[in-house]
Amino acid sequence: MASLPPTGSMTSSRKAISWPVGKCDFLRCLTVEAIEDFESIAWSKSFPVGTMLFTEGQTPAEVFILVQGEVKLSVTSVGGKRFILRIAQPGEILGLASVFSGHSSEMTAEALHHCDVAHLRREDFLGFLGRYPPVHQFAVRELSLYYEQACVRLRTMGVASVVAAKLARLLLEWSPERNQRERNSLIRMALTHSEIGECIGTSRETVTRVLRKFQRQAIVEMRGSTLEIIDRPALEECAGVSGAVLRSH
Amino acid sequence: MASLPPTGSMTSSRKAISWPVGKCDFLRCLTVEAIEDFESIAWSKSFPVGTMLFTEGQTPAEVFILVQGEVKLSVTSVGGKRFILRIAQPGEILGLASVFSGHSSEMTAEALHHCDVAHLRREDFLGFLGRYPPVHQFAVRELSLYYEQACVRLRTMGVASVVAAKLARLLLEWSPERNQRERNSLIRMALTHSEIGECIGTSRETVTRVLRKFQRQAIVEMRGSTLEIIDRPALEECAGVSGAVLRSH
DNA sequence: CGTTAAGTTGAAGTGAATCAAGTACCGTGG
DNA sequence: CCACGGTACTTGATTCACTTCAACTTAACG
Repeated sequence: MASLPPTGSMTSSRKAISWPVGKCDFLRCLTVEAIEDFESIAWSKSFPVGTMLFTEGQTPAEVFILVQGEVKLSVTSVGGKRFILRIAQPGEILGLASVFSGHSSEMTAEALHHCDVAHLRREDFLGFLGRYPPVHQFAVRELSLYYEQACVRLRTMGVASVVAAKLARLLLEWSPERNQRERNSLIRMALTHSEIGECIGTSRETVTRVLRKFQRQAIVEMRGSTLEIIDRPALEECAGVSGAVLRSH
Repeated sequence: MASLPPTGSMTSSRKAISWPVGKCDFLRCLTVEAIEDFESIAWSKSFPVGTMLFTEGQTPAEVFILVQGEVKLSVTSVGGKRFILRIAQPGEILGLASVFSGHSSEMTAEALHHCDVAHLRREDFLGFLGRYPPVHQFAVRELSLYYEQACVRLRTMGVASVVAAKLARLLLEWSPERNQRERNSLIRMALTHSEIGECIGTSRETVTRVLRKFQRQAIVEMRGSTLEIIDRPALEECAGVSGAVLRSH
């Protein structure tokens, strides 16, 4: 794994950007030739925890490719109330919709951990996509996945009337794909209760109460910052709108 | 304006598909050459009110381009509860995300009025897009707009705690772009109160109550199936947003 | 080791769902 | 022409889930 440029955090460097390709699907889909081309137009950058990569309102003519770390994508209303749209994972392209639509992204991106990103200007990225059709195809596919995920979130927010159902859906969404068939699955909770509340539009206290209830019902178990799903069928029952489980205290 | 094929509703015809291009942005962006190509791979179809173009669960290997009429895109949960994602307008490409992602669309499309559509197989559409880069660009741009709209809807569902705010945002979203600067603007309500409720995840009765409240406060006026926004600033006040976000698209 | 942020729990108030009982408005057929 | 049935809309009463406020415990961190 190549090290990051020695310029330190919050600084840019044009040359020598050999990122750790590991978990980044975007970099993985590039040919050697494409990588070289990409490195000539992209900057490497590191952000410490809590940094805003971009905020809503500003018109970012840039694209960020998340190489390492997680980024919280959220929107804010005038009342200061925040809503978390998605937690971007390594490999995701931040500002992708803006690249294609030409609009400003109208969301805020905040580093959840220390993050390594590649960033480049919108026109450069579009030109790059034009030169490598497979990469363009990858980007379009990514966009369609973001859209589909947004629809799933919308379904959760719209169909689930009670908070327990929304939270259950969120946990199921977060539980790793590969563990779906197993009875238990671990979730690393990078978010605070307050932030979980902002994912499903509820208050900090209610998140606590519902999580406690799930724990008392032996549906989940919480140890430190990890949450284990003990009884997946019961959680799926909660996620549905049957209400039978929800009514029992 | 060319007439529709004489085969009648609910039937397909391969030849002579000269659609009314009028309100359909997709057809408008095609060159004469592209139109000819398109007509060789697409079918014309008409659907009466209430027809399901496709339902969730089934894997549609097809794409629909909405030429005329409106289509209700919704998802359903196990409890029979429905949530309306979007009302597709003429020019929209139904199943676009599935085309690019390869997944099944997981939503239901129902004709709100009598609809004219062009439909074609996924592979044929992808091939067509490959032959006409400007059209491909148009399609990708459309997808990014759908994504941005989904994010706006998510924001509405997430940050607005009270129903009045959600409904206010929905009405502002529906009010025509060209009337934004005018004080009043008319909205043709194609949906029942029950369906409006399904757009914002609330009950039929509550929609009635909130609309009545808006009317009593002289914010809106309802005459038959049209709704007029009398006091836009007040409605934006209810929405709890400057309105700048809703204007974007 | 003290300060701050995060989590927990109880009590009170409220907005909306639900249930119930209407009214208004169609298109249909007698 | 009006009775008819169906659907949409309206309104009130009750119940309940969640928010809010407040006090408190626990964990994190320099």
